[in-house]
Amino acid sequence: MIEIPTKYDPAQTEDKWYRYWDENGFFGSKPDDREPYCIVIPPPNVTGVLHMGHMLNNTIQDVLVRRARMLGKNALWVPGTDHASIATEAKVVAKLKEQGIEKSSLTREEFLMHAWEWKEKHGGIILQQLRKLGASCDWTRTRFTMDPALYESVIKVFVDLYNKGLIYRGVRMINWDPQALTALSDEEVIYKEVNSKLYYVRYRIEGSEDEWLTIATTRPETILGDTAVCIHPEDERYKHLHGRKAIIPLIGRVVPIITDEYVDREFGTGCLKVTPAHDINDYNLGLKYNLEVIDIFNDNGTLNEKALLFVGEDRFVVRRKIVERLEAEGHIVKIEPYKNKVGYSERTDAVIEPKLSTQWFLKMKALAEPALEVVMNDTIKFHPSKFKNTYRHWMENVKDWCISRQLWWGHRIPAWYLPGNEVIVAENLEEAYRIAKEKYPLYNQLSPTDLRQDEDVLDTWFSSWLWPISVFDGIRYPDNPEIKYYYPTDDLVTAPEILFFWVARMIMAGLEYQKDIPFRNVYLTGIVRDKLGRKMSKQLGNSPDPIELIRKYSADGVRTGMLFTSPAGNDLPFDEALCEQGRNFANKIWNALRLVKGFSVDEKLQQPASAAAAALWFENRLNQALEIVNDHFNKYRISDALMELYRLVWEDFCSWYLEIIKPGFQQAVDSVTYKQSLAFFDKLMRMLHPFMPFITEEIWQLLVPRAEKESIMLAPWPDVENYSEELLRHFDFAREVVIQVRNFRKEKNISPKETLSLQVRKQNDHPELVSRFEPVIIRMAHLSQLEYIDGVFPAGQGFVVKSTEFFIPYEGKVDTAEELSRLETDLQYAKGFLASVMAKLSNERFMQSAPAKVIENEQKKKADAEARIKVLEDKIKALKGE
RNA sequence: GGGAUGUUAGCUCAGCUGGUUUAGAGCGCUACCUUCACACGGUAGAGGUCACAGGUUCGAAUCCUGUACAUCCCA
Repeated sequence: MIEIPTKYDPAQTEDKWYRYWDENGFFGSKPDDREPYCIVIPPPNVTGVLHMGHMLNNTIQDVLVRRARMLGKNALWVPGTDHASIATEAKVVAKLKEQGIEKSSLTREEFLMHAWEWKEKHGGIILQQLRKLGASCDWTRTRFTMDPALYESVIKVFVDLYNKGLIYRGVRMINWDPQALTALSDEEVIYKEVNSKLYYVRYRIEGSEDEWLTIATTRPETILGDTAVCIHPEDERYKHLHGRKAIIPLIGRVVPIITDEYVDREFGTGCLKVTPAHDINDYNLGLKYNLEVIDIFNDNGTLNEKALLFVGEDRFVVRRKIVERLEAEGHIVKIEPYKNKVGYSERTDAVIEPKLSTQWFLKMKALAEPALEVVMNDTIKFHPSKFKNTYRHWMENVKDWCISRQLWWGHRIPAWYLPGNEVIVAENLEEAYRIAKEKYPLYNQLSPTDLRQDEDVLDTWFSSWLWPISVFDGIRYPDNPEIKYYYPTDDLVTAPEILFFWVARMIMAGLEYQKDIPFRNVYLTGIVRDKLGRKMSKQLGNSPDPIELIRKYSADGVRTGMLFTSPAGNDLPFDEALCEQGRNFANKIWNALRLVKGFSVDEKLQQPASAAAAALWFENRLNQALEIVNDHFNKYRISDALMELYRLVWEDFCSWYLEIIKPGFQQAVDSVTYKQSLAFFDKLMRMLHPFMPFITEEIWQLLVPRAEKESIMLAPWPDVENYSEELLRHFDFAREVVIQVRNFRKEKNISPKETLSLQVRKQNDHPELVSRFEPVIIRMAHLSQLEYIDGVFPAGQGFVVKSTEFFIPYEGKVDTAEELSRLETDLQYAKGFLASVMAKLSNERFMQSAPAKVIENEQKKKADAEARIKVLEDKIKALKGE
């Protein structure tokens, strides 16, 4: 017997074991003969701090990787961060501004120096925080998307795709973020419904004094860029306008009135103002009708000289001012409140401006086809599979990917321009220069300094789509031993929000560059929400600080709390009460340990029959639970696996097994029971370890003396041994009997200390149901004796389990009415049940078409019900004195 | 507007290819209990016509159709 502290101290314990694991290199993995198991972390922003989404996501990854390790696989979890070009650049710009430095005053090189300095100082905090959570990452392999090897990989891939003709440069309508001053991909734009206004503005028809047409718009400031008005060709209201021209208010520009079926006659007035430079649909009309394109905005969202009016003023200021001016000049017909969807930048929350611009694009169609195929045929499995539909929908409608960003922080596009603006794409300047000389012999005087590199960088996703390959340097060295061993990785755990941003593109890159899928399973977590169902976000301030939570409830507590109610793909309505539940669970386990390790063992004692029976039962129950848990894991039902273990430990082990075997006050336990209990404890801790790594290690180390460098982390996951369902059913029967006796005590207000005598009516049925766990019943119901009686029981003070009648001889008031009412209720239920069974059995078509097994089962149900009904009826008769 | 998914106890969810007792779990709730591992606890209990309406079937929470509502994705 050793002294176990009365209180478990998670903070100290968790730090202690994390250091122990880390220092002993238990997280590390190198290729060997074993089967590999690999997860690459979805790289968080290098600027990021741990939030609840990360907690959920990384807890799941750790559970999976720890179990794989215990299953004997060579398990590797690769950590790292991405450079998050927009977010990081924004942070660095803000930081410099605080110091009074404008980005525009710096050269690219100077700015990047500041950025790297910032990254080294503040970057990667999140990786430190993950250690607090218990993450068993191989930290020696920490990668960053801008590490030299990964940087070079991105450049190589760009050049390769360009040479394959998949990357091109083109003028397109792109999503412009006027605050970050960069283009965004479609996926980085968030559409929100906003309350805005629909302005009805009238334009005079050219060549008339008082003939007008009225358009409706939510963006009156773009009137200054209008180059046409469009009506539906079959709209009777406007047939007279065909072939005429309209005059733009305020600036007097004369524009054609065109007709196109694109116009929705129901919307507004049926007249559409056309601004090809500032709306994607208008742009398409512009292409079709060869309209002039007038771009009236500067990059920062102010108006330029092409607008003619309000030059230099912000678009939203102009919106207000132009309405005033239009009003004053009699052009406003009416203004209606209107709800519409407006695009916002995911990063800066600025209103997106559709803008024509020259950008780099990646053709997606050819890459998407095989990537769709491997998901649809389950080569890559999605958990839950409902996301296959969403995936297919996107992949079948995929659009080219805008991969350039007008930023400095990131992978600079490896394209060089010659004096005549010819483009050369190459891995470096020397190579570009060589190609230039070869391809354009006209430039015979060309020197390397004449080549001007593209100023832009690549979208961050253009580096993270290579992540499962580039962390093993598989782009540069496609056959290196590491990539051959670990690739394809096994499980990817991420959020559905980035299914297209990232998951789809990794699959494309994997198939293109490794000719193989990047992972076999994709586990999609839900979104962590607050109690009101809102997404947790910094802006709302509704997200608890994960580190604070860990301090309060322990890492084990928070981990289990996150998993208690988070089936794959379901949002998690987070509540601190969940972490509290996790903490309570840890407390329960700790106290169970204190009980067992607190036993004094007497070698001379025989094992009591009740303890032997309990051990036999628990052994069976544990194996059943283990089988269920394994099944849940195989189906990626992590939450269910945890819940099964939670009940196994709390209900079966603590409330039943330990209560049965625990010796009386100040008595010793026999050595067989003691050893069995330690063995059960050991198995339970191993099964729980992936979920609660810290407390399970602490307990495992306390159970028996361990050698140095031993750890539960490296202990094997238990094997399922045979168990008997029949035996488990027999125990359930005994448990029911005990519960009935306890219930009786409660009703009669009998102290648990007072022993009772219990009689079983022998001829009812199955006396072996009682006899098998008889010692358990005697002990747990606190009986003085258990007798098997022939004949009819006296009225009252009994209960019926299945169809076995029990009687408790007890001096005291018998509440006949109460007893009767309960029996009547039971009888009614049993009769109703029998009726439903009989409905089937008396149905000829059922008897003909149902499988034999089903009929057999129904007959058994009938027999059971009839037996029970008979017993209940007899009892009722006796009670009524009939 | 198009598409996807869902609607089961107060809350969060299981219930896989229709038949394992006329539906299960955890939390919460109610009553009693400071008993010797644990009040971060124990014991017992209450609580659901499986959104609604049709249909298929011997049999539907489970399959089909429609309706309502909710969420998400796309435009």
